[in-house]
Amino acid sequence: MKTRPYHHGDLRAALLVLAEDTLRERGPAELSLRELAREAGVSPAAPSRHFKTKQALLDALAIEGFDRLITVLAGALEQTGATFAERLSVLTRTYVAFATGNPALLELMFSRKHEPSAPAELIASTHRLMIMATGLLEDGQRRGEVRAGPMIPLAVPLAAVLQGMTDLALSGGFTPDQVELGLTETITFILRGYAP
Amino acid sequence: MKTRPYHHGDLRAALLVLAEDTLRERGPAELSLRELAREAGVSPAAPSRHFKTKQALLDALAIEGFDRLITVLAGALEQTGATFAERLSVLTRTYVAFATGNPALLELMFSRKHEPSAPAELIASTHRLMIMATGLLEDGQRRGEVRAGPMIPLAVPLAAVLQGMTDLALSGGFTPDQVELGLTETITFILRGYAP
DNA sequence: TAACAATGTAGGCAACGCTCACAATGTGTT
DNA sequence: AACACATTGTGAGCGTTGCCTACATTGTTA
Repeated sequence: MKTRPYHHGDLRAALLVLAEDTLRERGPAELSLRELAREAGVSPAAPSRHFKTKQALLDALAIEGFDRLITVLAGALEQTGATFAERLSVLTRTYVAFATGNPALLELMFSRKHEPSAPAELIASTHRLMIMATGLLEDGQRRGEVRAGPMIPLAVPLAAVLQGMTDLALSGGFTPDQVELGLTETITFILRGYAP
Repeated sequence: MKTRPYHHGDLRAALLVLAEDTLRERGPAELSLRELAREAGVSPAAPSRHFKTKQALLDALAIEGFDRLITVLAGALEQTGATFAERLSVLTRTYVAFATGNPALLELMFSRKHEPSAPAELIASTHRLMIMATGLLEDGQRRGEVRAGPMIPLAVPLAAVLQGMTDLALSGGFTPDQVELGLTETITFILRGYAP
């Protein structure tokens, strides 16, 4: 008779996978460390070895989400043309697609990053995202497709539109069809807004 | 010796006020019905007479928030000029000001409205907000300041920008100063985007 | 192989949301 | 004025949770 080994093997990874499942299906509020432990077939106190608090687990999940998002965005940008119009369109659509594909994850990623207690790595992740956006704009300026001006204020509208589009896609009063329609409109909207 | 009366008087209202205080100071996750009961000087089970579940209390708080927001926006629009540029600017600034003034409330208002279990009144509130936005745009179209086109896709960018700006103001990687700078930029950005 | 770090278990504490039976208070009817 | 009834609060308790501490087991390394 095979008995379960004393050590799990890779509890940390297993917890993250299980956590994302229940996060996707039932939201972050329903996530319980004890329940995760049960599903992983481990004692209630075991998860604390890997995540000191529940918040630490959520933070880890959010960081993982940022990594995936950034990878997806970078990959999409690599396979597209050089014009600002194209790159902006791809970035926006990819971003929104990721958001609709991982709604709970995205909500988690952005819901807590403002807390002072947020780990440095989480804050760094949002900066990486911001750098992608400003990089795109600077490139557009060099190509003459984006009007001149200091970067920070110029980046705000783009960040706002991206953030806002995901909110609408996830939780706004719009259907997915309406979002898709609005997305095209929004992209031309942004392009007009940034045109010199 | 004056003894506390058996009935509170207006427990429901008192709970809402207390709830908003702790919401503002410690966020929705830290809100505890039992603690509210303690602060109101009432037994732990008493709040359930007015809010069957904790979620019901949060919903009530969100609805109240929408009412206040809509009132503030309508008031601001009444005291401004008739041009689309002016009205849009006032709407955006007022919206963002409300958001920065009531960050936790706003987060609550928009964090849960997508749940299928959201009460009808909450959903209706978001529609009222949307109607204000589309009304502004239709007015702009009539004045020739907004390009023609069907309303729904046209409204998406505006809704996205408003929503996104509040996110940035509350939780984004921007300081309040940067948001203020970016706000001006964003308004001209929107105007360019909507121009015929 | 012996010390040590890492990882799991067992048990328990305080707090929470929620429910139920019951008590006190207000309201409307006769 | 007295009664019935709905409203609103109480008291006790159930099951669950996050987290803590002490201890057991396993893996690693000197």
